[in-house]
Parts: sequence; structure tokens; C-alpha cells
Amino acid sequence: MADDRSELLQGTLEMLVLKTLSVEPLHGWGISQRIGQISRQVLTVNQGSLYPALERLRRRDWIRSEWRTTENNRRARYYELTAAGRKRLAEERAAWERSSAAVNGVLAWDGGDA
Amino acid sequence: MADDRSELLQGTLEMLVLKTLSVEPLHGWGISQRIGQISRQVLTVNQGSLYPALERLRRRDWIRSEWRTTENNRRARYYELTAAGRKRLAEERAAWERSSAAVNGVLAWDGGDA
DNA sequence: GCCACTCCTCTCGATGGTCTAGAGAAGATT
DNA sequence: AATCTTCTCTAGACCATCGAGAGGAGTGGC
Repeated sequence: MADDRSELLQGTLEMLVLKTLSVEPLHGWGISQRIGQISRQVLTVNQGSLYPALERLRRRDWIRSEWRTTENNRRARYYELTAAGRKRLAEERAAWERSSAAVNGVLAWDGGDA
Repeated sequence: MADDRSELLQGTLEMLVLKTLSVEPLHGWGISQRIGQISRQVLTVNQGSLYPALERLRRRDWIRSEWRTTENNRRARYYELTAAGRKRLAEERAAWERSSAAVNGVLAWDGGDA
């Protein structure tokens, strides 16, 4: 029922998070806001998906975290990319480009060759 | 880890199947072959994913099936798109285009405006 | 001082699409 | 007769995501 439910493509969350953090360190809530903002609310990340994803990324040493105080004077865990995370982002990006191009190729197919 | 596993983007299988059938009716094995062929093996559909997907599509009346004999003289269940399936394909395609454009937008973001 | 609101973290259980790993049938080829 | 190819189909498990929360701490209004 892919109604208007979630517009978040499965499997892209980690890449999106890594990309967001590659621009600047952010806390969880900020990552979610940022992705929504850039995509004009087409992509929405809910917290129940985000925190487990952050934990997975941290466990693989693609991001590291640190408690800090926000501009609003609240405690928040800031995440930033590691060198391995940067490499990982490049890989995921390449895979995304290859796969999405392939999907577009199938969608564009009209019965010609192949 | 840079999983060389499946290159199939989650959530795109049904759309790919509908698209494939929109060109011509095919049996399950043929659908899988066809998608691999067009995408130059970037996308691979394994049977354990395909048949449950076909069953879901059939149950929603987006495709209908019929036993026929193939060119190789074997029994095969041919699937073809219904009118509702054609409509559904258009919807999924629109959603895919919106979402993948949004993902590309996030990937292209470099810290400028939002 | 108290209350509502925003900011922000985090958890649990359920859902559901996909994968692994098969079984099995029947025509074709050797 | 044995094996390959074509083709359908299933069971169990995995695991990312989602829905629906709980909770804590600072801010601003009254």
C-alpha cells in the first residue's frame, strides 16, 4: 500500500545520514530535520528508525558521537563522520547510482534490444 | 560488507515486475530473466522474492495469470497487467521519481540553502 | 512557582519485504 | 537412463523500518 505512507526508500537511510553528517556534525534530531528540509519533506525520517540506524553506524565506526550543548542550551549527542565513514559513504553512493540507473533503465525499456 | 549481495533496491521489485509485464505478458522465470537482461545483471531477482511478489500483485488485481505452454513446450503461468495494474504502475513510477530525485537532492547538497 | 511547550534521546514490539535454501515436475539432450 | 534446462513454488529466518510511546531538561508566559 505504498499510499502516501513513507517516502523513504528502504536501504537509503544510512547513506542519507552519512551524507548529512559529511557536511557538518549534527545531533539526531537535527539530522532528521535536515533531511526533511533539504528534500522539502519528501523524505521523512522518524526517530524509531533513526536511532537504531545511528547505533548501527556507530558500531561499525563510520560515525562517532560526543555529548555537547546545543544552541538552545540542551544536551545533545552530536555525531560526526569518521574516515571510514567517508569511505563508506562513497561506496554507498556508487551503489545507489548504479542501482538507481539500472531501475531507470528498466523503466525506460520499451521492448527494444536486450 | 560493501555488500555485493543484492543490488535490488528494496521496494522497487513490484514496480519492476509491473513495468516488465507492461511490455508483454511473461511467466515468472521470464520476468526474472528479463529484468536481469535489461539491467545487465545489475538487478537480479531471485525466485524466493519473485513468487511472493507475484502473489501479492495478483491478490490486488494488478496482474492476472493464465497457464500456457512456452516456446520450449513447458507449462508456465503467464502473467499480464490489468487496467488497475497499469494505473498502479504509473503511481509507483511517480513515487519512485519523486523519491529518487529527493535522495539525489540530498546527495547533491553541499551546505547551501535548504 | 507552575504550566505548557519545544527540544532531544531512546526503547519496545510488530510488520513485512526479501533472502537462503531448498523441493519437485517435466521436456530436451546426450 | 542420466543429466541438463526450464519452470513453479514454499518455509523459515532475517532485519530494516515503523508506530507508539516514555522521559528528561530548558524556556517563556502567567
